[in-house]
Amino acid sequence: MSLRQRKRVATEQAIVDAAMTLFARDGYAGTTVDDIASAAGVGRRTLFRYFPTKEDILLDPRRLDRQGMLSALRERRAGEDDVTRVLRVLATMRARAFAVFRPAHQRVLHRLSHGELAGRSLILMQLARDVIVESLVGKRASRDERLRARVLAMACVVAVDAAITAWIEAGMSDDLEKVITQAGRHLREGFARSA
Amino acid sequence: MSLRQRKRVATEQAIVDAAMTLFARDGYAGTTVDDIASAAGVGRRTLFRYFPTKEDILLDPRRLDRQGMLSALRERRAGEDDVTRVLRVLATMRARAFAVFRPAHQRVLHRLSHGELAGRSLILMQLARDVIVESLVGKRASRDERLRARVLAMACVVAVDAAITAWIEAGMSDDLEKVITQAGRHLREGFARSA
DNA sequence: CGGCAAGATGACACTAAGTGCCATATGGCA
DNA sequence: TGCCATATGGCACTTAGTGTCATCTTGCCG
Repeated sequence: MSLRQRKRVATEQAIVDAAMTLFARDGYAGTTVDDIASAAGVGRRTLFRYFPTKEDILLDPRRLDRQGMLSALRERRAGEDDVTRVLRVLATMRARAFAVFRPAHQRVLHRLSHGELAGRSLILMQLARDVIVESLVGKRASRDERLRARVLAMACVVAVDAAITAWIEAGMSDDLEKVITQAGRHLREGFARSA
Repeated sequence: MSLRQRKRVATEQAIVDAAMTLFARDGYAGTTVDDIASAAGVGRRTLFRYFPTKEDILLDPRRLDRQGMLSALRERRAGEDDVTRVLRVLATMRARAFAVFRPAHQRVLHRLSHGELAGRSLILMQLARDVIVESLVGKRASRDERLRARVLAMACVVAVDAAITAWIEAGMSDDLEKVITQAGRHLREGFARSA
């Protein structure tokens, strides 16, 4: 890795850390981009070259690893149906996205993701949905196949999100994987009634 | 209705119409709030008293009729299970929300809702979800009941949205109700596998 | 009818996010 | 070393959104 690249990574991390620290102390709206820039030791203009918007510092769509997700979706495990596989991939994806932040900032991340940045975080879910749809039906598919894939994919995405929310509200002490499995079970049992 | 109230309604409608006309011609980002205000014949400051943000002109959370939704959710029909009932209520709710706009603007509304205003429109879906959750489990419920209700409610909401998207992409010529029913079927059959 | 109080309006100034432009600085490489 | 590509930061600009205040309109009551 060249010096330039290392510097880029360091600067990016400095911005993220500075932002999260300030968000934790003063809230999202209470922190200006100028505050973040000077705390991170860069110019305001430079910050906007790293992150096109203030929201992106927390929730950057570029952090969604499309290729990684697709290949994870490709590996099928024994006795694992579509829904379980999708839930598993989503779980690891969310865990990885979480890991970008220091543990001290993860609560802040979640609080803001479901507060002032809810819109942005829902857009990220849509991106995840699109990757799943692509993996399920490919690019060429009938309208009805597309509809089916979209519905199922998005249902899984929101189920995982609901599970994570429930897990955090319960103090992050339970086993997250269990909660996600439980959400999947609700999906199946709730819709199984009159299939 | 007093003169004041009538004026308020007329002004609000003038703003919405002016905005949609401009959005249709110049796009959302290409239209400034000042443009809208002068096209509607009001001051910029007044516009912001009617709509707290530019986004609200298109997608106003106040247009979600919580009480109406709750009472519609309360009326159970013969042979109708939970999922069908929720889908039915969502369908009429979305139709009503659509009807706020002149037919000429409805395509614009949908295009923007799934483009630049996707975040906002997803937040409105969350609001609908919350109403459904409240109707399903009431205010007091165990964590797991809440999780179940959230998962099912949001799955229905996104299913309806996917159905509407599919319907519009197909040229709005099909029967929307049929497409929504079809999305519901996908939900049931997709998750029925290994319940 | 006259006049007052509440509410609506618009002007002005201000903050903050985001962008274009340009001069300068710095790393990569011959 | 010296050159080129890229990174940086400063500056000015646009636009969304807010606080404040003077002015105007509506509703109402004597």
